[in-house]
Amino acid sequence: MKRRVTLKQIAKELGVSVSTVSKALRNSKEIGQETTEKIQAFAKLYNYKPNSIAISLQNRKTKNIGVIIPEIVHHFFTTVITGIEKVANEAGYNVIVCLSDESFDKEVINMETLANSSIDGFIISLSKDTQKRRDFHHLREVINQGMPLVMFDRVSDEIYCDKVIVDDAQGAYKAVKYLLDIGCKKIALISTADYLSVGKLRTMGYKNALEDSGIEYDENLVLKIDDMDYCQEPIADLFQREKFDGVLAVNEIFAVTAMREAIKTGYKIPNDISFIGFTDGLLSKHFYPRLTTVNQHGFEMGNIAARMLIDKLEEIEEEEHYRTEVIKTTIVERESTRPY
Amino acid sequence: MKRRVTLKQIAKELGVSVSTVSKALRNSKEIGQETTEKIQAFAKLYNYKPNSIAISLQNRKTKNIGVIIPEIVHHFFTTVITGIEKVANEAGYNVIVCLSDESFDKEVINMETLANSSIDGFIISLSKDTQKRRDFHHLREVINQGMPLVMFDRVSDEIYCDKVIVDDAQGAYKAVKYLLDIGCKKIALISTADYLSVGKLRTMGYKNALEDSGIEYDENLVLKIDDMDYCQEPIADLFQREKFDGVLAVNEIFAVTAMREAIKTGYKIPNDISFIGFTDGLLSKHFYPRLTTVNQHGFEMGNIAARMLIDKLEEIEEEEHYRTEVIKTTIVERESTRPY
DNA sequence: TTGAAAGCGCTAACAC
DNA sequence: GTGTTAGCGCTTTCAA
Repeated sequence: MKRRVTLKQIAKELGVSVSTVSKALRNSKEIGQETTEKIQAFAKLYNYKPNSIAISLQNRKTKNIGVIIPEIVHHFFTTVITGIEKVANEAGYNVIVCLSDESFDKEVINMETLANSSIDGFIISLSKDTQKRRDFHHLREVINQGMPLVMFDRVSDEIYCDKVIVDDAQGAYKAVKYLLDIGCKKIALISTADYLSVGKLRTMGYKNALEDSGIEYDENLVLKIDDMDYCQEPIADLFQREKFDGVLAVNEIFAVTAMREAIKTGYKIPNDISFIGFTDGLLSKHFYPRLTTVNQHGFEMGNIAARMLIDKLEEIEEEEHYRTEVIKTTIVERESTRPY
Repeated sequence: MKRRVTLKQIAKELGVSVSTVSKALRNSKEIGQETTEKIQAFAKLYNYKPNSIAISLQNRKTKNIGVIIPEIVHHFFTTVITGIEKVANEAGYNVIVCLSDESFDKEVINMETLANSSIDGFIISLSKDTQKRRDFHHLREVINQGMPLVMFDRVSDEIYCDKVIVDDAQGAYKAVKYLLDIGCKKIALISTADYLSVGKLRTMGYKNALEDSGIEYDENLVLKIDDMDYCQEPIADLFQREKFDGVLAVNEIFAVTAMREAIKTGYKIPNDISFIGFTDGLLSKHFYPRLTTVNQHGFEMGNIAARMLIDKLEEIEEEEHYRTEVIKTTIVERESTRPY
């Protein structure tokens, strides 16, 4: 086992000073050609690699980006991370991922740890817990310290920073319109609790679309589910209780669970009933029938979020100027709405 | 925007020396109580947080763990990451995730960047490309430099280090036995290319189980698919070509694609034909019918991998002693093999 | 053309 | 008890 060589060691071996080595390795024209060559050859031989910690300390930049998300076992978030990684790596940044596990406390702890000079900036999507409490002091704090922060998807109006979101309301609106267009008359909505920004916005889109089409909003057709792991029962119950011929679900799990109930109930999809879900993940692509979805373009979101952050870090974008980028959702048509 | 305070600033403000502040903040009994209190109060007021970069430089530890995986949009890998995060965070480590994107070159680049003092140790699962080329010089290099490395799932015999794997062969063996037990007579295998350690091992398990049960291995019932995104055609073809009443698939996508073909062909699942897949992800849990799977316990794998690495880092485990932990797969029975 | 010295923020051995 | 000094690995004046 050979330890990494340092500038100092090279300098000693070669009988020159540390600063000479440092300069030579970076091709400074201050240093004579002969010396430069000698030093570079030696460095190569011993496989010299600059210590990035020392460099970070020196110029107070880490070239690390901190990403805090609620969970990673979730197709949408992983596509966003993939998008962040791509842009970040291309710009020479590493990505440190922390999971808040939907908990406010963990979110705060993660932010604090990372903020202590582990990273240059944050990309974050709020935990459910944080959205419920509406306590954003930890975000304010890092912003105050001059650390750039970009929020995506689960954002808050109360914080001024760059944001990337999808047009959740519009997306839901388009989905409902689409269902109406293909002939649905009664459309159910399976959503999450309202304190989640996305749940609320999508519900709004649903309502607006109905209204604009002169259809009365019927509370009985709307389900608000809090716990993802416990959705089958309320959904089955909905099918017992009501008759409808279209379903909009705010995620693919709800959508697929509903399709299962529909099939069990004896409906033919999409002939008797059509389905659209948010989150264009594996389930949507592979379920039978495949699910028509509102694609949130997670990869692009990640790209943009990373781009925004890096622009701030490298001062391409001025500090006090905040943008909110809204990504257009698109509908991916599949078997759950289109005869196949 | 207020910059973070440093020890130096506190020292200056309070008219004491830096080392006094440093000691006082860490409750050294060398420092008088009065001074200590004064300093701590001041630090608290100005929200002093030690600069972790400086500390890293000082003790040549970063408290970061580097994780390199082929992709993140993959249920198995995300569960492993979740497992790693948990153990790592509890031990005060951050996790830096890098994606190799199944490419050898990216894997090498990622390793090199991280190895330049960004992290204390690696957890890695090899890219397909690396397994195909059998070029492991980058792994050897970091090990040589004294950086601990733990491999999981996609490992190589040629490298000496700690490893966490599942009993892939055994898992496949058990799955086939299970299918035979519930009455299957002809079992097809849908696998990946053989250069992937897991594909090979699972195929081996399949063969052994048949052999031990006195059933002849029939090449025509075995599919080797290289490209995940292009599996429907060969699978459909298999259903055209052959008759069988059981299927073992090495991942849930293949399994689910096969179920779709079976249903289209008019089979009833599980009455006419039964299915088992590896990877116990969302698809398995939510498909209709739900898929019986060989669970690889990704979360536990992550836990163990992180534990192993940290034990090495904190010298709880001696340097030159390498373990290979084999995790037992378990079969999760669901609707695809059991009448419901 | 080269090198000495200071400094990034912190810790620790050793003086006072 | 408190301070001085050196040093982690590197960059960057500034002097020689």
